[in-house]
Amino acid sequence: MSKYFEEPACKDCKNAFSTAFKKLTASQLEYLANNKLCSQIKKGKTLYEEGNRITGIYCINTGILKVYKTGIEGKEQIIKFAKPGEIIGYRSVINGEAACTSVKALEDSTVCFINTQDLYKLLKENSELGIELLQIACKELGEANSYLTDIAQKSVKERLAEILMRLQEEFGTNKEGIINLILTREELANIIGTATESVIRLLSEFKNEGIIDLQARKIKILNIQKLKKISNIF
Amino acid sequence: MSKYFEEPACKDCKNAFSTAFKKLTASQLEYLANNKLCSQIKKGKTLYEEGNRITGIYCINTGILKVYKTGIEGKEQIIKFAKPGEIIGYRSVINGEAACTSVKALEDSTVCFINTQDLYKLLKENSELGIELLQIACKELGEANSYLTDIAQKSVKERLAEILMRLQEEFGTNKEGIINLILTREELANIIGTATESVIRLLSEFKNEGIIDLQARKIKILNIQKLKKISNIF
DNA sequence: CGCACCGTTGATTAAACTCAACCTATGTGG
DNA sequence: CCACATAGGTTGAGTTTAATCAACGGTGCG
Repeated sequence: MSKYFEEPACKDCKNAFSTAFKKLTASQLEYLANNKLCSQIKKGKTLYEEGNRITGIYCINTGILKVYKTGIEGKEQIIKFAKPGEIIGYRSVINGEAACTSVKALEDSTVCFINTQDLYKLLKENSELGIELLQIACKELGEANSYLTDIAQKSVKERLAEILMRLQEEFGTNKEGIINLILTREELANIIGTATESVIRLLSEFKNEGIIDLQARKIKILNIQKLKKISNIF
Repeated sequence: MSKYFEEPACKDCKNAFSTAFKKLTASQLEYLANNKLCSQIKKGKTLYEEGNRITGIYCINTGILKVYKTGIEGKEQIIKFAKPGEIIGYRSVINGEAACTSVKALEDSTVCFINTQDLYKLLKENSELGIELLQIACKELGEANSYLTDIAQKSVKERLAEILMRLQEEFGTNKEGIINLILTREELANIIGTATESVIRLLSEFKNEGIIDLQARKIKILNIQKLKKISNIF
């Protein structure tokens, strides 16, 4: 856990706040800015852990974090990634439950913390905020449901192909066409719910077929049509 | 699709409305009662289908419906069941998207329909309603995430054991101890994401080990401790 | 330097799917 | 009333997929 400290970066929060808080009034935004706490999470550090109580929500300012559950024998299941402008932890806060996921930084990140009382104050004042949060939750719910169907029905190969495309869509590519998210083979396996070795074998199969290019952890999609076909998405 | 008609049963809606609408004022509740439409869905009939636009949400009055997605080659993935007092369809309405699931009645059911405009009117008037809906969405999201982890990491046997316990907890048992939800083997398979034959083999294995009792589709749990152990829940 | 961690490959095993056949109950139309 | 069709349930055999186990190479860091 890292300690909180004032962060000048909060000035440009309007960027990050474009998502959940965009319907707040100027004074509400100011209230928020005055009452939130910013903190830095170094790469590899944990923001919070499954089972712990969290006392507010986090809005990602910079960086990327992974949100995961710990299953059988400590195996991670990655639920989603959190990017700038997104909020995490709201599920537990809204339901008054302990966190049901852990969150770890994949890159050096900065996050803003809004405590439960402040969030509820704003929620009661401004029904638009509730609707915004509801929309976010519903979006995640829809994604979770389709992903559930995928895992239940598709093969590992199909899922890997799909995830590569999803990652490219979600994080984009750099000038060289490399997907802007660096994951270990194990993390890839923990997204699609398979063994690390299976990911390795399939990745090199894709590479041999000219579908992707691999340089260590950097992945570049060469033939998205083939990937789409393999993934069974229409 | 069945046609709408006035239903006297709406008087006792306070029962069903205990969940999502409990924070409405008397006049808001009256508005709701005056503007909703009730309809009957016969067993086996579809309320709405994936991909269709729905113009409001449904609140279940009586009966049980299954909510499912259609995956590869038409195979159903059951996402959840909807019981009296629960609402469905809100995800699509809130996100302004087409339905991402289909809903079919497992028993003769009655449902109340609240159109999008009326829902939004109430949402804007009463921020508590938004919070209630948010709580419902967050609860479902938490369930979806843990189920995702289960499907990704557990064996079919573990999942079947878990589902049997979940169904008993969710629907209860009758005086003979039989779970109050009758499903075909195929439907059970479509919850846990496996083949019908696998469910059949595992059910008879459980029966042979004295863990459950089977009479056609009626299932009775005899030894919940063993089930819990098999399912790897602690 | 040596320890961790990650990635890779091969061999083996186990889980679960698929396919096929057959059985039963139920309902339907002639 | 019977013949037939339909849907669901069951069982066995064979196959496929993916997990597991084991060994080893590379890389980076304290």
